[in-house]
Amino acid sequence: MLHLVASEPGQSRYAALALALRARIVGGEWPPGSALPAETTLAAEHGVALGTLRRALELLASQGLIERRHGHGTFVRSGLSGAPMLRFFRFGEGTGEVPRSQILTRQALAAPADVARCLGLGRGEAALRLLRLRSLGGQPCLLEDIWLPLPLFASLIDTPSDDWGDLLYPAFASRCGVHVARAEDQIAFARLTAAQARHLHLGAGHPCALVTRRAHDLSGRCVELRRTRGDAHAFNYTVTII
Amino acid sequence: MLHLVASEPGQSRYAALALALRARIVGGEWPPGSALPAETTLAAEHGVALGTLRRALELLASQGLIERRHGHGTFVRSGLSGAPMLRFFRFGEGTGEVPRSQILTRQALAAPADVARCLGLGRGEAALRLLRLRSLGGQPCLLEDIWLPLPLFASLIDTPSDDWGDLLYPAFASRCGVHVARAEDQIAFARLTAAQARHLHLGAGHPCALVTRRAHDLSGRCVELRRTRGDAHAFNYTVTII
DNA sequence: CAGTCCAAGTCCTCTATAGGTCTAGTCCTA
DNA sequence: TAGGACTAGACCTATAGAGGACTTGGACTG
Repeated sequence: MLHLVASEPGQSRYAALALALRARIVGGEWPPGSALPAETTLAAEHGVALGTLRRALELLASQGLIERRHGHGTFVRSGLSGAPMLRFFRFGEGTGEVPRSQILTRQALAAPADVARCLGLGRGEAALRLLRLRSLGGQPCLLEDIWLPLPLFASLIDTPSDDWGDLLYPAFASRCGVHVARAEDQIAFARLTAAQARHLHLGAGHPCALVTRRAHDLSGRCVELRRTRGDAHAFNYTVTII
Repeated sequence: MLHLVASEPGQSRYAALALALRARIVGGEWPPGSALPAETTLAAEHGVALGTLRRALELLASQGLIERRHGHGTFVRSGLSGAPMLRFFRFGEGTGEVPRSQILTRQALAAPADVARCLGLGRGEAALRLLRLRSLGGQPCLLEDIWLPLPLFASLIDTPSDDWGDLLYPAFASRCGVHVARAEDQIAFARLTAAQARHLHLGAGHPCALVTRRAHDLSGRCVELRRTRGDAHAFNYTVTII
């Protein structure tokens, strides 16, 4: 099968090729976790030189869509495994331990306006809302308010939440076929409501860090809106500027 | 002048070449802001193929050491111009306006232990401490506590701080020959002391965001330790995870 | 004097090829 | 059975060259 790329004027051939490959990946030709054909094969398929193909693959790798392993192959990334919230917080020793997870509530609701806009839902369309408490060493530390678009995540409504495991994204992948490829975290400062504080064993009005996450799948669609709250005094984050 | 690179086993030639070029830049052969020789010239100088040289330059560009301009040349980056703290905060309209800057105090002191360790100073060596208030639209918004290693920044002790301008890093470059190439910001939440709160027109104990910055010059030496405090409720930051 | 055109110099794209390095699995041997 | 050598297949490095795209400044033209 020959996939010739038509590079528009003003666009380099490797950029057009990268778009074509992205389309093939998003289209499901190579599912997440699987290997792409070898470089020489792909180059022949698209009718370009090896160097041009490598440029395109480097571009996709830098965008996090694929992953290259020397001597092994080129693989479609199977999504963010953890994307751990703990990167923002230090609790106690700060071992790499994954916090325990407990689903407090689970409801199918009409999405509020801001949630619907973010998830690309129409007015009044349904969404799944989860309230999730995460604990480290038996101590509650993070409270998560999660919204998921509903036709897509319907299979989460019935299955017992006990066997979802402590990480949500792998469960999204295995149970709903949704692979989270990218996420944006927006960090702000807030105060806990009385109800929120109770879950975290803190006082009402206690200062908290509020991390608002928008997670996107391979095609760029927003598939999760999550608001995580944790004690502001435990918050800590490092960013490098170049 | 021929600059042959001796690539050690296990190291690619372009990586060794990048290190050699970095050394020539750090050594002052091409000062910040100036242009490197043309690709073909550099390739001949180091006795490598054009493609190999380009790989090395791409590496240095990705590290922020140099900047490439199509059809124009390759330039040594003249350092972070602003590295604006406002990226963390939104005050009022959030126009791209540069906040006014006022130096409150300026002292040459023996550096405390943690500051000395960060700046690479010995026990009891001197450092310059600045207390700086930044205002937007006449409203104080950020309070900065800055430590600078002292033999290096001696020229800042005498010159009137009025004509340093509103941005510090350009002043570092023009007055002390220090070019800030990279910085790490560490973000946390804290509370204002009474003295700090007074400068910001807030109450004692008010929640604040605390941004601790370590700035490094071209050679990687830490040349500034800065602790910036601002109203936590104005804090806002976005990070993308891939 | 203003505007256009041109030319030199630079980085960028694309091709083609040869060899090296790394991984994972197979097969053989002790 | 355990361990090591071998090998196929993948990605990585390095080279050489031709042509394109972009920027700048100078020459030319009206």
